[in-house]
Amino acid sequence: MSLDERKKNILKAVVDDYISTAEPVGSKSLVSKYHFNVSPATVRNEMAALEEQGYLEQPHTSSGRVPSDKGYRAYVDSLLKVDDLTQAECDNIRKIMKGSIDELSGLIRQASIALSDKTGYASLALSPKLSQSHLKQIKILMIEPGRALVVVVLSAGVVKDRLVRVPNILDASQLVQIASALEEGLSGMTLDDITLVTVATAARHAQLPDNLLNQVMYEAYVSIKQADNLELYADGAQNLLSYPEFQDVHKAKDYLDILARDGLIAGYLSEMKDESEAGQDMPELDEQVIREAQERKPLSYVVRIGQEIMMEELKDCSFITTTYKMGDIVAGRIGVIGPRRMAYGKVISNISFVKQTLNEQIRRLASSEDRMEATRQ
Amino acid sequence: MSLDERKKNILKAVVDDYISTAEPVGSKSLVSKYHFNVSPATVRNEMAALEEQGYLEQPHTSSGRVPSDKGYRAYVDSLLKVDDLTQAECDNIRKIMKGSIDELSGLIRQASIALSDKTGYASLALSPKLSQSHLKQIKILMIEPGRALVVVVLSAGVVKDRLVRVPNILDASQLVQIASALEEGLSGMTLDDITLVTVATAARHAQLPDNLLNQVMYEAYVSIKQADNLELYADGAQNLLSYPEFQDVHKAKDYLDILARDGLIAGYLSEMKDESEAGQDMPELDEQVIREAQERKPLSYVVRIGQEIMMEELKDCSFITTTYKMGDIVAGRIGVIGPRRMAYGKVISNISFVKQTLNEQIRRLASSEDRMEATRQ
DNA sequence: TTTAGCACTCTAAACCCAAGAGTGCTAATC
DNA sequence: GATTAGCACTCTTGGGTTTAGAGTGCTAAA
Repeated sequence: MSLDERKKNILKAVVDDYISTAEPVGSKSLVSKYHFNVSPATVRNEMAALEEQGYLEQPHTSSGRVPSDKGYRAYVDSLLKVDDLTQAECDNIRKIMKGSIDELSGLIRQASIALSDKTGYASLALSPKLSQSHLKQIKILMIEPGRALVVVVLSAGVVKDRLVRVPNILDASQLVQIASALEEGLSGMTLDDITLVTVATAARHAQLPDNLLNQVMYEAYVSIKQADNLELYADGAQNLLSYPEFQDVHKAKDYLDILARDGLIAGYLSEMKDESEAGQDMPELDEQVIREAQERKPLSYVVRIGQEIMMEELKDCSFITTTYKMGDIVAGRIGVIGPRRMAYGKVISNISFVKQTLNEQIRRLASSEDRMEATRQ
Repeated sequence: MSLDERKKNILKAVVDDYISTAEPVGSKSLVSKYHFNVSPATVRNEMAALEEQGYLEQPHTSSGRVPSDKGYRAYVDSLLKVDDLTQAECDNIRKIMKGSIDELSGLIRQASIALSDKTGYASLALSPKLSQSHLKQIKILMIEPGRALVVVVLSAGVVKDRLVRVPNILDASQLVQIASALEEGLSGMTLDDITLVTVATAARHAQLPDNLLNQVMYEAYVSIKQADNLELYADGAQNLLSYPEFQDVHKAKDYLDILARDGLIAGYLSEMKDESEAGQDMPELDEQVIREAQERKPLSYVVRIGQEIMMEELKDCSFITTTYKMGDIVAGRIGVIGPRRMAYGKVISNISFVKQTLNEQIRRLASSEDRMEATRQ
């Protein structure tokens, strides 16, 4: 089950052609467009063999061939040559992403916009997972009697806040007292490790009657936990309606409906294994293809093709994602979703550059933070 | 150019029928479905007259009739009977909107979701316009050297905040000093009245060297101004793809593209005149129709039909919006956008109830606030 | 192993046709 | 004078047929 050089060339040509035309590709047009030095009949035989091995499919008996999931997989893993972006393209992306320089969610938002803009497909971006960040500060600011603002500062330099109700009789200084007790007892812990019990224990040092403490303590707990809520940014979902695979409105609607379910997509993204998986899960690929894939520099992105996405409504789509970092830990994911016959090379080079730019910006955002951390250790 | 009783009945029947079937309606099917006591021929004559007067249109010479913008307009203004929601429907909406009780943007978000859910169309909701609210408090919280959180509290009980950079050498107490100077100088002013000059004047009382002050002062100014940023929430845009008028994918894409332009839509919504306009702008409507419209209880919603929306891409849509209040002032808008042949009655009753529920929730949210205001005056 | 040749398949577009729903008009009727 | 039955006419829609064209698989020769 191995692919010789000619089969590879043919497979690549078929995928390239189908990506650009969306029409099943036949042997004759293939030789004329890509000037192979063989006759259509030979190509025909090779294509029949590729179909036999599962790389190509025939929509109906007497039509040209179309790549299968497996065909795209081989294309992406070993046939595709990813070019770097031109200087102009890089500058353009940097320009789009230059906007809100002071806020993390703004950066992520812009990364998503840049991706959908530059690729012409749909983009997704997930806010960072903060469950492993540790709490650095917690402040409670009196807004008016009965209402307060809980501000949670995390190690990654992220600040979250939330408006809460507190007992009317508490005054500002009591709130400050509670906040310092909580900060004292909780700072340094990761969000995951903070529980209602640890919060309660910390709060007890505030030396206030339980009945006053309880409500504030609970609200603080919720505020802390809520700091880890995942947010999903999506842009350009409607872009895919331009492509022939979505000419059927019902299909388009199913697809849009799925993408509108933020929670579902956020969950899917957040549960993806990280990039090391690329190249695995494909026992049927021949050894040479795998070896070649491994010889390249390690992939920094994950590609899911068609059925690999495991969602019926997206079976005609492909999905390319990568991660971004905060400090040294993988924080969140950005990605592009497009038709299965998407321009993989273009998307990969764009997503790689956006990832890189986003990482830089996050580093800069947290730079004062980093300096502090460095001096402390 | 007046409509007698029979013409009205026929017009209403045509609109009702077209709304439910999306098929041009003919004289014969009309008499059989709505048992008029006249023959199809008579109805035919009346329909010809209605077409003559511009209430109906014929897609092609030998087909049934379809309502024109003017036809829908007359239907909405004087023929439509809006029923209240059933108890169950009310309960259901309340349930959807019960979620985030502590935060304004959450309430608005949920109102939008409730609307698209209940109507099956697309919904829009605009965050409140706060330019007439006055500033009550401004706090600056030190996060770490060089970074601070500016918290702005407005009269309406709204709290906004923003992370900013400040000179590294400023310590927490200096920031507090600046904040109190600003609060002293600015509280009670409306957002609209606050300018860079007023902020600078206020800041000068902080008794700190100008070079330190300037950056903080500027960031505070931006934070205050930014509190008035309009946010748009939209849900269910893809719902419209279910309807036959959007079977053409290109049309669907144009429509989705427009809705994806948040800024455009937010601008459009925020510039709408308030509800008093309903019933105007229709010089061609006969006097009786107008008189009847005026006899009803004043409309609390605005309907824009087809071309009235003034956006080419939405010419096959209609738009129903209403406002919600914070305290006594009109604050923002919520609305539903659907096909021109939308179920106007159903949408109006739903939007009215959502408006009412939202107003109640906002009142409750600000209740502690209100109490304070009341005692002060 | 490659390829020319050929019969075969299948789609998509073009075309025609008939059915059906609806219209407008006229003349008869209430 | 308003209503309606009757009728000829229009236009869309759906089904069926036909044809051109692109592509295939197979065989036999190079």
